[in-house]
Amino acid sequence: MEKKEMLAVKTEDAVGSSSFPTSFNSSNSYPFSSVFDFGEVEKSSLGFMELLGMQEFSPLIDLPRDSTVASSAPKDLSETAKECSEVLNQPPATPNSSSISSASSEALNDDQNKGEEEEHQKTKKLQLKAKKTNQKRQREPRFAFMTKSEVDHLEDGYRWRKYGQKAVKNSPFPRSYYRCTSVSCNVKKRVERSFNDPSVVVTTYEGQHTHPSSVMPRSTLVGASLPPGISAGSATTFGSLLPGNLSQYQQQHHQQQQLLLNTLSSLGFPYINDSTSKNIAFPQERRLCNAGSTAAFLSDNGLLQDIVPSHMLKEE
DNA sequence: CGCGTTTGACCTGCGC
DNA sequence: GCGCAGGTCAAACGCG
Repeated sequence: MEKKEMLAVKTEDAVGSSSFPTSFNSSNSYPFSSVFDFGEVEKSSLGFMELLGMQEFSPLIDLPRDSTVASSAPKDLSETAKECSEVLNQPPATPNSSSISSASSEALNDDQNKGEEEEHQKTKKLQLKAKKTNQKRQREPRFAFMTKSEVDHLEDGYRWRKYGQKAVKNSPFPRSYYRCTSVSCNVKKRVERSFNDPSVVVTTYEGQHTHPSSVMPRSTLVGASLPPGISAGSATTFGSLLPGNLSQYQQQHHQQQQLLLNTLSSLGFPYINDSTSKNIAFPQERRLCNAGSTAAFLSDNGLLQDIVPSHMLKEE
């Protein structure tokens, strides 16, 4: 079984905080990666993780380049800022359906094909232009996971179709683009390896599934739903271990999942049930700090409380 | 044959 | 306007 571990971090609450504690022990191999909800991040907050020195959390944490955190390139910052500030509730557009069905016109002769192709491209360009002029390109909320895994494409309970791969600047690892294969589901995800730590896979989900998981049965572990792009199946994948009769590693794995779920809960995903999390605790030095906390964040009596620095709790 | 991957071309947005 | 980098398309290909 491959090793997949994760940690969730809410991003938006850290805006403006300059008191990010660095007590997180970076010398060990704290087996968490991270979750970032790009969709909620204000442009003005984008620098926060940089400010926080997120990489101190763990050697495993290497924020995706497009998340701007680990990048020093100003352009990346602005790009993500733009992405994050453009989060809108977009109706499930189906820009892909045309392209999928457009490949089956073999009955026509070459001339006709060429003509139609040109026509099609013209139409497409016009449509894109119209789109562009009418409204800025809209993006679904994004959710990024950093997962320590040997395989790039993590099983998350949904079926994905790869539609592209690009070399990433300043990274020897390409970025792969996937789209949910379900009809009318426009969820996408990007998968890339961390430049700093090749063992870490950065998976960025975009959009919300409009259908249940198609591969794996729903997780029975915590009875929790998961955030956009994350299926119940992913819960089983990321930590499909049931409580009780667990090895140390399994328990650790389970704890990580609980942490994830609780953090997701704190992120404002209403479907997270954190009732199972209260018995889990982490050593003080392992606290993950989230500068500036919401009430919801702090009111969580589960793991999140454990990873919130004490001074922040006082602040509330 | 259906489905998924590969890959080069193309589009888009941004900085200079 | 140009160049660059990210993102997407779609034909070709591979596999079961």
